[in-house]
Amino acid sequence: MKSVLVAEDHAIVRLGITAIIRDLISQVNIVETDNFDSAIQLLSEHPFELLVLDINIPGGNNLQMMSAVRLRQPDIRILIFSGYDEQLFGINYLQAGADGYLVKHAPEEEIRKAITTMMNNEKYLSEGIKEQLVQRISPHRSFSTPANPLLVLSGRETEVMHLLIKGTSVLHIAQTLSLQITTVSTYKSRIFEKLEISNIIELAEKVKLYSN
Amino acid sequence: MKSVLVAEDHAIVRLGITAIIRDLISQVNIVETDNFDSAIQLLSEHPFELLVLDINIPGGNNLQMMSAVRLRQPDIRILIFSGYDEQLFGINYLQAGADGYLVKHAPEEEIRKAITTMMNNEKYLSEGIKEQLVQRISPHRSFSTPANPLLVLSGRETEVMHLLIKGTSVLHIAQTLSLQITTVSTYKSRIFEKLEISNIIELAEKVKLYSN
DNA sequence: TTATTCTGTAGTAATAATACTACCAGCACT
DNA sequence: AGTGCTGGTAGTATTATTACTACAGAATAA
Repeated sequence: MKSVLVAEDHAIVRLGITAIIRDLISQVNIVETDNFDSAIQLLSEHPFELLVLDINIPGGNNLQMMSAVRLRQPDIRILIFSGYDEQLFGINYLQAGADGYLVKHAPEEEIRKAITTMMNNEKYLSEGIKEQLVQRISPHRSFSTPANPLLVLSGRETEVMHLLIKGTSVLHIAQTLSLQITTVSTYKSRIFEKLEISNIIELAEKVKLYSN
Repeated sequence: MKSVLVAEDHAIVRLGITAIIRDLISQVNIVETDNFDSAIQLLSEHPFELLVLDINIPGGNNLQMMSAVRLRQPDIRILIFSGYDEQLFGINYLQAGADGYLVKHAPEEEIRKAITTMMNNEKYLSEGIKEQLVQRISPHRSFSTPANPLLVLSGRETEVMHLLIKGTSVLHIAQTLSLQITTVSTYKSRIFEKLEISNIIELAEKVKLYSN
């Protein structure tokens, strides 16, 4: 009997995922949780084949989640399930050890495909993510395809950026990520510099513009 | 046989809602759509008891959705289903004619309760929304809640607000308007207080939402 | 394989922004 | 004719944020 852990804080989304998984796999044991700490707890206690993980889950929300999971279960398949804004995050999570990446607004067919693929021990990437991957390895692009400027941000920078466009203060970001305030400030400066902008409004606009 | 229309663009969320509804009502016909235009189309063609409507649905996203729906089916129950950020606008939708309001991150029990209540022809408000309602009638302002919260801003405040959402710094605004920095800061605080927000991002969102 | 750039991190010193308080002039009721 | 609130303005003291600098390890280019 296969076991799947669904770590996602929105109850309806959990319901939806659960429905799909049950439909795809006849004999399956699904465990749900709405926060990262208890997810880790569960991972230490029981083996799972697949972890469906919401980036924005309370207690998580950073790249370290990957190693925290792998520490408990090195062979588990991790399917990142991200909200609208975090699309840009995908690559960084894959680099950090995830096996698949899915956006919440994906059509049902894609979700099914992702889950079956993952349960088959293969990696799953959406078309959009694949494209980003290509862009990232060949940054020197021609004039015809404008590169996505958001891709020049490093993993940590992207994390900070993501929090910034939610209106989070530098202080709060520092606390969330357990960094010094000045460190976060440095990231912020680098983000602004790389994106050639000078305030949060422009950041929000740029992100909106390039993230779908 | 009861009929329900689910207008929501995220497939998983639709799945979740559908699962709950099917579980609650044995004999039910559920129709799904992922954009507002086709929702309207469907409403013109078939009668429904209940409409579950995502605020952020493509083609919609404004208060006029309420009258557009009522025009087709005056007696339908409308349950607004909103994402995290839009919480603040719940009241406005209720005033505009919705019968219930639910946030996407509500726990499963609440969702079930909302749907049963609504199918019973009663209105459903979450605790949070009720609280907002109370707050809105008790404080120092008259009962008539302006449909557009931006209207509570004074002239000078509005001027400052416009500059703020362009990303202008407090210092620069002070220079532009020939005011002391602290004066501008006071305006900024008053704006935030009146609009019940706490950062520029939220300001930008609120202004965008209410200014077209 | 070395030189160079990029990333993650942080400190010190300076600058920007905020909280809190205040004051006066209208206006709206009483 | 007084009481109370809103609107326009600002000061002081405190906090938050930035600028500039630094440094080590990773990644990459030469």
